[in-house]
Amino acid sequence: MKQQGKKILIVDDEASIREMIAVALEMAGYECLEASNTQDAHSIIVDESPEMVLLDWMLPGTSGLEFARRLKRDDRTAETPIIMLTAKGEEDNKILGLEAGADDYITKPFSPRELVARLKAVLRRSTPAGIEDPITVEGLILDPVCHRVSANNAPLDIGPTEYRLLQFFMTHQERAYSRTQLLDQVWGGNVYVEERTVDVHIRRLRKALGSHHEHLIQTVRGTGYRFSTKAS
Amino acid sequence: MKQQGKKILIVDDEASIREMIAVALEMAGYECLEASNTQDAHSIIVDESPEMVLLDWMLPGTSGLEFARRLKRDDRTAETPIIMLTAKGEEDNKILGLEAGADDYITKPFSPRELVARLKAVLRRSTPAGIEDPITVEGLILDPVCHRVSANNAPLDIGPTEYRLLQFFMTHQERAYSRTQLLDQVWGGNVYVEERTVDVHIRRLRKALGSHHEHLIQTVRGTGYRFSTKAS
DNA sequence: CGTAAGTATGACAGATATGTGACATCTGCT
DNA sequence: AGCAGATGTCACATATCTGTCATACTTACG
Repeated sequence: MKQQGKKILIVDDEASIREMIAVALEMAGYECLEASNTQDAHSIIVDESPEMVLLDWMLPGTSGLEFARRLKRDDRTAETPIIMLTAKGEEDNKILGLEAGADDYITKPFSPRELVARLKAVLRRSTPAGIEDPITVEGLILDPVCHRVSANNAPLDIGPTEYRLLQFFMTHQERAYSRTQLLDQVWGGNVYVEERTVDVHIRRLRKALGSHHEHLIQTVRGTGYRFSTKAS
Repeated sequence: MKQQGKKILIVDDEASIREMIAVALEMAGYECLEASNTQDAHSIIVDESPEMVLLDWMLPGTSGLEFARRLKRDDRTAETPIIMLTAKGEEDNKILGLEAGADDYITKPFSPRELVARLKAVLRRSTPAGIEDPITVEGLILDPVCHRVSANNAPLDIGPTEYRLLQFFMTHQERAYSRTQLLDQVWGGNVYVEERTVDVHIRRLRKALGSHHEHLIQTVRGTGYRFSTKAS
């Protein structure tokens, strides 16, 4: 059986651009869906469940930015990765795009190769195979489904970033990671943030874990941090 | 010990711009090299092997684009990452730049922070860390992945320099090294440090290893030290 | 033996790395 | 507009590491 290409939805109001992208993706083995406005896009996403949405920044009516936010708020569509397409000069908005829930952004004009490369990268990151089971370490439970953390049956008050950080650590125990690696893995590759920011979030995470579990987050001096059940 | 800054070559025909960039990078801990034309740039790249080239798009004589292509064709220089500096309005050429082999591009004017951030991102991508396996000797385990040393399953408290020293010894067993060689290998070639300093760190390492394993570090009188399982 | 060169060791002050609290900004919500 | 939660940065406090000395040992050798 021929491998079923993954479905990619292209949302752009210019038909020529949609077509160009569609051709590039189809050559790379993907199946393309197209929408010229957010209404169509929304119903396609709900009906067809594409693996990914390529979303133009500028759209008539609801802007791409706003649409992305909306998608992330809706449970039915929140899991679908989004790559924002921004035109030149709008680049400063990339941060907005990422914070709105986009998983990556790409600036027009772009080469087909670049598009496909990023698309693959995002798909790779966001294909959660079996990451659905809760992880437990010394009474500390992280439940990816409920998106909650609890210690000894008591829910923990933990922020989004701390949650992702903890999830990363709990799924990559024992190994030491540099601040840079953590930024790549937890914050996402294309976010430019000071390395020391990691320290602050480590601190917040430790605080949230409380004296009972903070020892799990170990400092590896001169290198970074590590999640380990063994004493350091 | 201050980390040795990575060398960055700045290629731009305007001295003022080079200077501005150099200041920004040096504040971020990089060492800067400068060239105003592609000829100088080429010899610097070959001679100094900088970790990265910041290449202006517009250059007298050979254009930055052409130069980038040339670098990628030469085995000696093909591995060096390139960030293209393009002026506003030249952005449409981004595709050409990327296809010519540039690893990223940045549009002037840009903030120092943005430059440093992208530079780090590119360096990160292009410096893949090798995977290493743990080394075990008589119950002494050094695990590069966890960045941890343990003796008989008990973690050892060991400082960064001692760690590097031990790692070097465990990957180069049975052979005697002079203090100078150790300084080169463990401290990194171009540091100005007393030879006696090696003695002190050897001492610290032995202490950390404890009576159980300190015999592995042997003194070779008149020469230096050796890591060996055999008695001396 | 005695001496000189080679090493080991403990102490230190300066240099680095990390921990922490505070703050300005931004977003989403009311 | 106003509030509450999150985030990224700073500046300052701590903690830990590093390179050098001065001094005590060891060893080789006349």
